[in-house]
Amino acid sequence: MIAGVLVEISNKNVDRIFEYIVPQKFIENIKIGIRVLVPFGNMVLEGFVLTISNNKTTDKELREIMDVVDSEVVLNKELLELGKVMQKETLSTLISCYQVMLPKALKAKNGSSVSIKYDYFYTFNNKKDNLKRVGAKQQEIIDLVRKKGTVSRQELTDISLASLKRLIELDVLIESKKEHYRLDYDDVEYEKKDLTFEQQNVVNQVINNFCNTFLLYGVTGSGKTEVYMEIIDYYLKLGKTSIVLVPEISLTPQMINRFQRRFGKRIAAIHSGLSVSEKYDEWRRICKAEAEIVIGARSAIFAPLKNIGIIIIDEEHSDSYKQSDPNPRYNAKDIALIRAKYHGASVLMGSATPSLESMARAKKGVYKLLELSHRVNGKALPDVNIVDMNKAMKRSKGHFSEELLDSISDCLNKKEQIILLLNRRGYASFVSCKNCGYTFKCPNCDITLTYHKSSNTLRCHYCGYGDRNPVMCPSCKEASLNSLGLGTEKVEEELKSIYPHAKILRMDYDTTSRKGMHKKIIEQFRMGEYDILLGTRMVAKGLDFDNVTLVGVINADTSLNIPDFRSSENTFSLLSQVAGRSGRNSKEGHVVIQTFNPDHYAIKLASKHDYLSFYNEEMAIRKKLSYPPYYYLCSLRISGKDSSYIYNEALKIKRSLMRNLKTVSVLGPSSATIFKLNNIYRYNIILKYKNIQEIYNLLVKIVDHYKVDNKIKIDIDFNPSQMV
DNA sequence: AGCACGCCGACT
DNA sequence: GTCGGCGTGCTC
Repeated sequence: MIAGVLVEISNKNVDRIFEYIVPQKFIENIKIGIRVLVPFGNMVLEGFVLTISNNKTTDKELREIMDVVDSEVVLNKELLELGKVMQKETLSTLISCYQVMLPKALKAKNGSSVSIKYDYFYTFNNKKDNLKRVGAKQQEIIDLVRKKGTVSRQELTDISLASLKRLIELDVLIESKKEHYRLDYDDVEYEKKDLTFEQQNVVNQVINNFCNTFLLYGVTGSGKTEVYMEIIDYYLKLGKTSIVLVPEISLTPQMINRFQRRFGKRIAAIHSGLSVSEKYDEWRRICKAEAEIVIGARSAIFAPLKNIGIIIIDEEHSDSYKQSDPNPRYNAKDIALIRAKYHGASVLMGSATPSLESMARAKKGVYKLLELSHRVNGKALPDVNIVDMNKAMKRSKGHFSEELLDSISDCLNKKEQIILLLNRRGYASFVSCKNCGYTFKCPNCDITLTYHKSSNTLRCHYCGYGDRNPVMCPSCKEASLNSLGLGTEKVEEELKSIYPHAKILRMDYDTTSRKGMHKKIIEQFRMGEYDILLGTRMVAKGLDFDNVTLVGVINADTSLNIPDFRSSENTFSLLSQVAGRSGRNSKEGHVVIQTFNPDHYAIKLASKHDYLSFYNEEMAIRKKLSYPPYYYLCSLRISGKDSSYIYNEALKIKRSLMRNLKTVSVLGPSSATIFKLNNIYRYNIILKYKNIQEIYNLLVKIVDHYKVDNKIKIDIDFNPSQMV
C-alpha cells in the first residue's frame, strides 16, 4: 500500500504529494484526510494523507510511514476539495490552505501540549453478582452506584481512588469515559421574541428560496440578529446546520449570550477569548455533530459541519472576512459561496451599510436583495450634529468642540451615559491644511498622499506619483500645512481634566487584550459604574446599552485620510455604525461628529442615515476611476532584503505585465506603506482588470519563475481588503 | 524548512 | 595547500 502525503512545510517547492510505503501494521488505520508522521530528507514531519493506491508513481525508492497521528479523519472530503480550489484561487500553497481550516491545537508544534480531557463514569457489572467480602469504603461506593445507576467520578470525590480501582479490578464496576469539554453551555429555556411583519417577511423570503444568495440591507436596530436566529431555527428543524460569521470585534459576550439563550448547547462559539484547548474542544464537538450552529470570526467558515442549511455573514461589509497577512489570502465570503454550493445551502449576508460590491451585485440580481427599513423599537434614527472643527479650533484649542462639550455636560447632568469614538490614525501620516482642512490627494488615484519625512515628499502608494512637500495650501493659499496624528492617551487626559468627576472607561486594543477584559468593560459600563466609554472602533460594533443617549465622534477624518480607495466607504460605514449605538431603546439619542471635512459626502450622508445616496455617489467615483466594483484589483507584493535588486525585479515584472496584458492597467511599482519592515523592503504593483482569465496564467508564470529565487518573495493578493 | 553539495577568498 | 563563505538543489 502506497500513501501520498502532503508535508507540513509551506513552501512552493515541496507543496506536492510525496509517496510513502504504508507498513503492514498501519494499513487498517490509514485513511485519506488523516495525519501521519513521515521521514523527509533528514527531518521527521507531519503530513496529510491525500491519496492511497497500490502502485507508486515515481522511480524513486520509497520510505515508510513512521506513525499515524490521528484516529479520526481531520479533513473530510469536502474540505480536502475546498483546499484545492482555494490553492488555485489564492495562488498559495495547498498545505497553507489546509492549515487555516484546522484549529491551532492540531498544528505539529502544539500537538503534544493539548490533551483531551475525560470525565469518568461507573456502573454495575450485571454479570458479576455474588460478592463475598467488601470493605466499608467499597460498600459505600456500591450503595451509591446501586442507588443512582450511574455515578461520575466527581460524585465520588471524598472516596479514595484505591477502593474504586479495586472494585474495577474485581469487575464489580465498569468504568466508562466521555470527553470533558472545557467550556460549558447551559441548556436554557427557549427564548424567542415575536417578529415584526417586516422581519417575518425577510425570514419567509429566505426559507422559501433554497440555494440562494441573499443580501439583507437592514438599518441599525432593525433586528437582524432575531431574523438570523429564526432562519437558523427553521433549518435546525429540518435537521440542517448553520454557520454564523461575525467580525471578531463584534463577537461580544452579549452576542454569544443571545444565541446561547435561544439554542443552548447546540451552538459552538469560536472567538479570540478562547484558549487553544478550548477552541480544540469546540472543533471536536462540531466534528462529532454535537454542535449544530457555529458562530465565529473568519476562520469559522471552515467548521467541519455536515449538512449545512444556511451560512450567515453578519456585517457583510467588514474587511475582516478577508485574510490579508499570511497566506492563503482568502475571503470567507468566497468560501461561503463554495461551501453553500456543495451543501445546497443558502448564504445570507447582512449589513446596515452593505459593501458597494455586494449592493451592486444585489442590484444586478446576482444576489437577492432583502430589506429591513424600520427599527424594531419604532424610534427614528438619532439626530446627528456635524461640528466643523476648522471653526471650533479657532475658538479653542484641544480635541473637543464647544458643541460636544455642551452635549457631554448635558448628558452627565441627566445621569445618562456617553460613548466617545476615537478614530485611531493609520500607520501613515498625511499632510493637511490647518486653515481649511484641505488634504493632498493623488491626481491619478484620488488617494491621500503619504508624507515621507526623509525625502520631504508626498507620495502615492498606489502608483508612486510623487510631489515635493508644498508649503502653501493650494485651496486657501495659506501657509498652514501640518502633518496629522492624534494620541489616544492625550484625549483621555484632556477629558479627565475637563470633567474631573466623570468616571471614564477606556476600551481599546491595550485595555482589552487580556482575556475576559472585553466582557468586564462592557459589564461595568452596562451596570452604570462609568459615565463615559471612550474607545476605538470596537465601541461601534454590536454593543447595545439602554442608557446611552449621546455618541460623540472625536475625529471623523482619520479614516477618511487613510490612503485607500475605500476610505470614504469605510468612514461612512463606521459613522453609520456609531450613530446607531445611540438611543437604541426607550430614550431619544443624539450624535455629535467632529470633522475638518464637514462637507465631505461620506460624513454628510452618514449624518442623514442616507445609505442609498452614498451608494450612488460613491459608485460614480468608482466608475470614473476604474475601481471596484467596476474593476477587480489584484496586488503583487514584491519583497526582499536587497531593495535595489527587488526594485529592479519589480520593474521587470511590471514591463512583462504591460507587454502581455493589453486590457489591464498596471500601476506601480510603488513602495508599500510600511516600506521597510524587519529589514525587508516591499514594493507593490496593482492590476485593475475585468476578468480573472486576463491575468491568471501570467501571474502563475511569474510566481513559478520566482519560486526558485530566494532573494525575492512575490505575494499575490486578489481583491485585497486594504492596500498597504 | 533544513541540509548537502559545490565552487571561490583568507588563513595555520 | 585547506577551512569555510553561502548560492543552488533536493527531499518520496
